[in-house]
Amino acid sequence: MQSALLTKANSSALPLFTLEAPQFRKSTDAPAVGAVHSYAKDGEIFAEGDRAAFVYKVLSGVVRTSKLLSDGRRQIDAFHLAGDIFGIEAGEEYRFCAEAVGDCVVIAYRRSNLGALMGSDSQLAQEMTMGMMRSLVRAQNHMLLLGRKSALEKIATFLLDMAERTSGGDALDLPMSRSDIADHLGLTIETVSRSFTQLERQGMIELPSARHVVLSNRAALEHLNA
Amino acid sequence: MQSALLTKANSSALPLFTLEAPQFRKSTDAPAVGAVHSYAKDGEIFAEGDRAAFVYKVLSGVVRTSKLLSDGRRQIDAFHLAGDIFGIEAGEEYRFCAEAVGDCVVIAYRRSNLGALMGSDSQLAQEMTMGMMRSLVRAQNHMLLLGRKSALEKIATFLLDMAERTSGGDALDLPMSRSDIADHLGLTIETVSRSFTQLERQGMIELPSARHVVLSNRAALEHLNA
DNA sequence: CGCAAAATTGAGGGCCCTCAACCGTAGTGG
DNA sequence: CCACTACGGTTGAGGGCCCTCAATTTTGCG
Repeated sequence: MQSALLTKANSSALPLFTLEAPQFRKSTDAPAVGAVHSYAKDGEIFAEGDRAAFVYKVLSGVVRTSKLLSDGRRQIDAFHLAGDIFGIEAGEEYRFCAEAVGDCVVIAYRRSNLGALMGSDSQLAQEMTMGMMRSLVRAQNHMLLLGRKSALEKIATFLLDMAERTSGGDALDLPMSRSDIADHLGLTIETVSRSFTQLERQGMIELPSARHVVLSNRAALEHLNA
Repeated sequence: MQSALLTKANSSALPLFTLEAPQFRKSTDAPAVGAVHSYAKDGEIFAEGDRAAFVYKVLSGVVRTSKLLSDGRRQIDAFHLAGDIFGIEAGEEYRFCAEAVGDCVVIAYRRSNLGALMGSDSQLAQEMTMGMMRSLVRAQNHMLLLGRKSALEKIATFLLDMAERTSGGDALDLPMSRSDIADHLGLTIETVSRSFTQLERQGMIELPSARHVVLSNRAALEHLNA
């Protein structure tokens, strides 16, 4: 199968923000709080069905978690940015696969250690619980999008959400491919592409390059958000 | 059966339900852990935006929780059967509305009391956490359905899931209307109806009446489940 | 520079939606 | 007892949104 790419050399390029990984480790490193791992683009962090031994937090980069149907259709349930928790499971196995969208660094907390950690470190306990809460809120909002929104509305919602989660401003660079966006929004790459150009033609966004988006008319986009 | 993560998260004070301070009082209203309410068909239990003062458990009947777009499009995120928890919120307001699908009875736990209740009654604490966990799992599976499954596949998945959650056998009577099913699966009532008759013609189900379904070919249905 | 992957664009088709008519059941009142 | 109505559900015809297939352009990287 796929081997976890534990490339210690966090590659080189990609001005991914965050050099604060050392800070994370330092604070509570003594009792082996978590192991830091790096993954190259498309590297597999865990697969659907793997034994769920770890809970992860993104330190830098972006992670996607997805489910597959038997014929290959894919649904990306979420993109996880720096600071986000993923891989929380109630059962023994992961019900998703997790992969690096681009080069990324994560910290893995062994589940069997979490009990003690959460007893001693209420900060981490709260983070875990809040992470699960946020996942639920995001999932519930996303169901409305998947079930009831048009392609244009999906893209508008996605762009506004990504902008809010990253810079917060109007300039936005997307870390993921059109294919990833499509599988997140329940569309095809062609429809994603067409929707982008349509939004551009309508003056709602600008596309200096495929992965750079400027939200030039937030009001109109938010109107599409319904 | 229970993961370390969950059990440990319970024992330490969950920040989830304690926006108001956890209380010491637990004897004054010992029998009144929650208030029982009855609702007629389509009765509103709470509305989107209401102050989230209670967490609910279904005692009998079925409850739907749904979100609306400004133009009236609706997405039912879940049906809650007897024993299910609903209305768990991290923030101050409900992000859904909750209505009775048919006549139903629920028990309402005041959120400000939950801290004490969960201290004294670990059974309830575990129920709350597991309720949230189950909601998350269901939501994540439902995203795959909404984003990537065909109408026939959606109906097949829905029927198998409902059968498992109720009788567990092959006979099934649906407590909700076609409209509710449609808004749960991201379809229209006409497509729901057509899919039912198509499954019937293909011998996978029988429809003695609109709301009584017999799963006469589980294997085929599960194949559609992909 | 040259290749492969990603993204865009176009043409055509299919799945599901929209609009509409019809059917069956249940409730109501003359 | 039987209109009459209301409502939920089914069925049909047609259209639109998005998918599929395909070609082309652009981007990224050696």
